[in-house]
Amino acid sequence: MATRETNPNFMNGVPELLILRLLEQEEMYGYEIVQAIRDRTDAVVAVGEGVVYPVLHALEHDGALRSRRRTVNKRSRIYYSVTPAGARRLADMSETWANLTTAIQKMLTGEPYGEAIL
Amino acid sequence: MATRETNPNFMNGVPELLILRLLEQEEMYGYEIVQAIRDRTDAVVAVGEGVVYPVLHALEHDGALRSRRRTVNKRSRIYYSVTPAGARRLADMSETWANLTTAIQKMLTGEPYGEAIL
DNA sequence: TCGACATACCTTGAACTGAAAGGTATTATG
DNA sequence: CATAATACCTTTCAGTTCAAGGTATGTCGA
Repeated sequence: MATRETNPNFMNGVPELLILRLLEQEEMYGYEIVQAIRDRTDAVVAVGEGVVYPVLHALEHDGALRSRRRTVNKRSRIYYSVTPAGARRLADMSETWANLTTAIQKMLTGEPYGEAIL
Repeated sequence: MATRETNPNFMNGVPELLILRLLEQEEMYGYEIVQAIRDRTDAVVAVGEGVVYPVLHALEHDGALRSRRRTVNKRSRIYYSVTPAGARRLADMSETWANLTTAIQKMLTGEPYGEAIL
């Protein structure tokens, strides 16, 4: 892996960020996550299952999540929760996200460059 | 174009957003834009020329930008500025961006779901 | 003067996301 | 009994972006 000259691929990984955040608060399963994201953002953000499941698998493979199968209401579900490594990963991503949005926000709302504060 | 079920491809188009914003404030040329973004975000955001030039061409093709060639300091440059259509496009993208980041921010900082305010 | 660096334009290739659509199976509901 | 909802999953495709390159001119120091 070469050092990156520019960005950590911009806003990529937003689904991962949101998933980690949800699971940090509460054990959840894939299907539930899809709806949770849709509900809690008033459908402003909506990721499909085709996005969520691969992310869950990848995060578990990386040791950021652990899973256990449970049957609730006669439904077999795979519940995921965050490991310590996952918590660190979430903290890192949150910070990156904050830096990025702050920088962009400044460009969007700021005065034209070079204007001194009088 | 089918109606989109989920998102307008998440955070894609951030370079476009920043470029439109810069050009709305001030006529600029490609090479200058690359450095302006890097400078004004303290290198938090850095897009390469390989990103900027294609975006400029596409935006001009769409009528969101117009260009003129000028020679300044013996340097031949292509200056871009925003058209009315480009201004509308910027306004739309800014709003989308605001909605998205607001929703995500709420998920990142908010309390676990369902918690009533007592 | 000559080489290196900065300016300024541009394109191509590979890599990576994420969106969409599909596929399976079980359970509830009308 | 058929349909919808739940719940898991994969594959394919399109779109961005990154990195790396390529051209040409101007400037500046050794």
